[in-house]
Amino acid sequence: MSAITSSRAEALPIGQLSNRSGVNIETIRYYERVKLLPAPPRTSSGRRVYDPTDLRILVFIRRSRELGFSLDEIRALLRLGGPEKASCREVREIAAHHLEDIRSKLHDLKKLERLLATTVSRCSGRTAPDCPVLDILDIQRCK
Amino acid sequence: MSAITSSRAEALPIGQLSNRSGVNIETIRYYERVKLLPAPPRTSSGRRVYDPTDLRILVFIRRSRELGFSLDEIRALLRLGGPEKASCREVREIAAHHLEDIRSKLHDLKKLERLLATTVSRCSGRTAPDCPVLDILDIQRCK
DNA sequence: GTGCATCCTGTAGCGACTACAGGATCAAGG
DNA sequence: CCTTGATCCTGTAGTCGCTACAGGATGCAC
Repeated sequence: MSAITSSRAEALPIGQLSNRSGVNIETIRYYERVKLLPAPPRTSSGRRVYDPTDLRILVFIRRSRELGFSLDEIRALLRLGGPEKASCREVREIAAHHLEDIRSKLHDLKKLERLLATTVSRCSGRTAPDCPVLDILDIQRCK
Repeated sequence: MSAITSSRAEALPIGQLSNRSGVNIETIRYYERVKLLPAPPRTSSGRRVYDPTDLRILVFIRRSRELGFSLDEIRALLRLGGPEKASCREVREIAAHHLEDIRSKLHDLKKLERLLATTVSRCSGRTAPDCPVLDILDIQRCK
């Protein structure tokens, strides 16, 4: 709290950064290793020192991951949102492409859900003469 | 085609097994390593020799994978479908549990799809004052 | 000064493959 | 008989996105 050591009032050690961002410490170091996060300055003893900008970036990364973006996509988004003030169009392209991926996964999962749901429901679990689950997988009868 | 060497008319080398099952050769060897597939007998020179039962098992595995079962789940299903003639109930339990996983993934993906879709649609991609995609991720404006 | 929390590096593990390298064997044609 | 090319073998390492150690060095409070 000393007003004298004012030069960097908002410095964060990695544990603080982890708490506030909701990203695991090991994961933060991993992000640094794979160059998703810039390597921060260090104290004389070698500890990482972060600032609020790092926190914002990390939260951005976390949210992007929750939305299912890959680290590569996030790297691209970070570049686009960065100082080179790239075009909104490119951001939109990445997001739209990702949306298509999601939709196709959604489609597959739905088909799968229907198939499994009807099959499981046909399976009484008791004394059925044959098991519909193994049946759709075509291997052999239960019991 | 000789009727004399009749003892094993339906023997398959790994390449044939791969072709007919639609499972990559390397993956077949991997399945053997992780004990999903029994280790087959070998020729005198060490080449694997499969039979039609292996083909059926492999097709079963492939279909199960397409339905999103993990290798562990498949291992369990194979045990249940095996010679110990286990209960249909257990099969149903595995499948039902897997169905719940699918449904929760489905739910998450749907939410995500809605969020991304509306966001992307709000992004003209041209001269928008700020980019809604980066906006929901809350980092900074485009352009 | 003593303990405990926090931090460091480096390595290995997960799941489910895939991709080599570097060599052996097979079957067919000349 | 010999060569060619396809197929096969083992073993290791890479992929993605972390996570989990081991084994040690600091920092800070009492």
